[in-house]
Amino acid sequence: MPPKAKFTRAQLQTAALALVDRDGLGALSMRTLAATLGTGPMTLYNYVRDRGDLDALVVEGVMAEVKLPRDSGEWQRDVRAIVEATWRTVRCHPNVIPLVLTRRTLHETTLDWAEALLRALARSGRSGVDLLVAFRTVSGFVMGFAQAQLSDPLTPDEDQQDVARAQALPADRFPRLIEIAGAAAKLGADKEFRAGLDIVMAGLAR
Amino acid sequence: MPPKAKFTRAQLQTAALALVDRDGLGALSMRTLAATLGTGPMTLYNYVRDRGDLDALVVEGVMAEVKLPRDSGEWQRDVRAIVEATWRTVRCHPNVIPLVLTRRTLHETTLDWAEALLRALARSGRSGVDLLVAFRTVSGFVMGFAQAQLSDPLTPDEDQQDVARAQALPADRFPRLIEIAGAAAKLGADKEFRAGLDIVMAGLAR
DNA sequence: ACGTATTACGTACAATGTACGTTGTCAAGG
DNA sequence: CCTTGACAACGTACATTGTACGTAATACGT
Repeated sequence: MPPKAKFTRAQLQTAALALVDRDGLGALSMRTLAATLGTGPMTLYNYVRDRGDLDALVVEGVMAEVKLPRDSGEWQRDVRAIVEATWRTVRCHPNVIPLVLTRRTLHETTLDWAEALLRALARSGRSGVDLLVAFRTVSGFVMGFAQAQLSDPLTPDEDQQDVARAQALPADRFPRLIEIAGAAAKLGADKEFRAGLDIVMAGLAR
Repeated sequence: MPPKAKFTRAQLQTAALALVDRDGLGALSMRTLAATLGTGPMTLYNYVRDRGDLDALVVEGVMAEVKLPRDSGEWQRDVRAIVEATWRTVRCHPNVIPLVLTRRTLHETTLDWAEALLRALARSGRSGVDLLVAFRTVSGFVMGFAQAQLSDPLTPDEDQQDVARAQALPADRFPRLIEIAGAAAKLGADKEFRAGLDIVMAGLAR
């Protein structure tokens, strides 16, 4: 019965993700996305329930890019691999991080990700509430750290402007902040994240 | 010269925060806030640069409610106290969490908070990049965990609807997720958060 | 008393999400 | 083959958003 669908949900997904990657979250609207696809805004509603569903689509698109590793037997290696893989793809789409943090999605890609992390954590002997706590700690760490790192006004690795602004604030009140401001530029973002992960992993291993 | 200011930034702040607490983030707009204050939208621009500044004002209002503890000499006790105090106030304003995660602010309340956490962490012997990593790990954990806990579709402590939805998903593909779904209801949110903090603290203490 | 800077507020416009209606297109039943 | 009905594409229209701009009122320094 259908007169042939002109697009696909997957097409909307990649187009929306590309648009957000290039122009930021604020540039994603029904009209702009429809324009990039060469159609009107209302056409999109055949593939998406509402605007919120479009956001979920973008989140799902990012989560789908996470390459979940094979089970290696060593749970610590697996957890590290999952977390680092997540961080790598999230780092490729920094504009989407607020969405990933905020939008709750029950799509299978997100569920697969959660289940994989849970499976690895369960192999440390945890179950029930302990497993829940470990899961939330790790997943909260990934997104929280990534967001903190990529939106921290005091430590934007590329922007020297804000570093100068950090140096400008009263040194008697915020000595540690000033000390920190320079440290981020020295260490790379990758090493920085891995060092944070070391802390969490040490806590999990105890 | 001024014809008597009708309002204050602080008044906008408390009104906006109350509005967000009651009706959610989406209910905060220039017009709705102006309406609660009994005036027009444009009046607000005398106290706020633009809409983004209003968001920052709300974030700042929440951060100001965090009661930072006195230095006790034991850095672990201080870090715990700061983190738990943060979580307590954030828990009172769950709708603001996405904003706190997203909006970067350089206001003194946020800077005071950061400096206090840095001071406590520095007393563990860390400095430079180690201090930076520890800071981001802890601060990322707080917000990431809180957001994960309060917006997780699988474990909303009060809403039995979503728990049922979790039980409905295929048990052969997501066994751990189903196991977890029930665990959140058993443990309270407080205990859950504190258990997560235990993990991070153990990692910091190593 | 007067000028001037600053606030309060109304008007107006562009952009957004989307409810609704119309039109076109396919696939199956007579 | 023709009809019919379900679904997709798309246009129109409206409410709501942020805010640029202009006008009127106010309170102080001189």
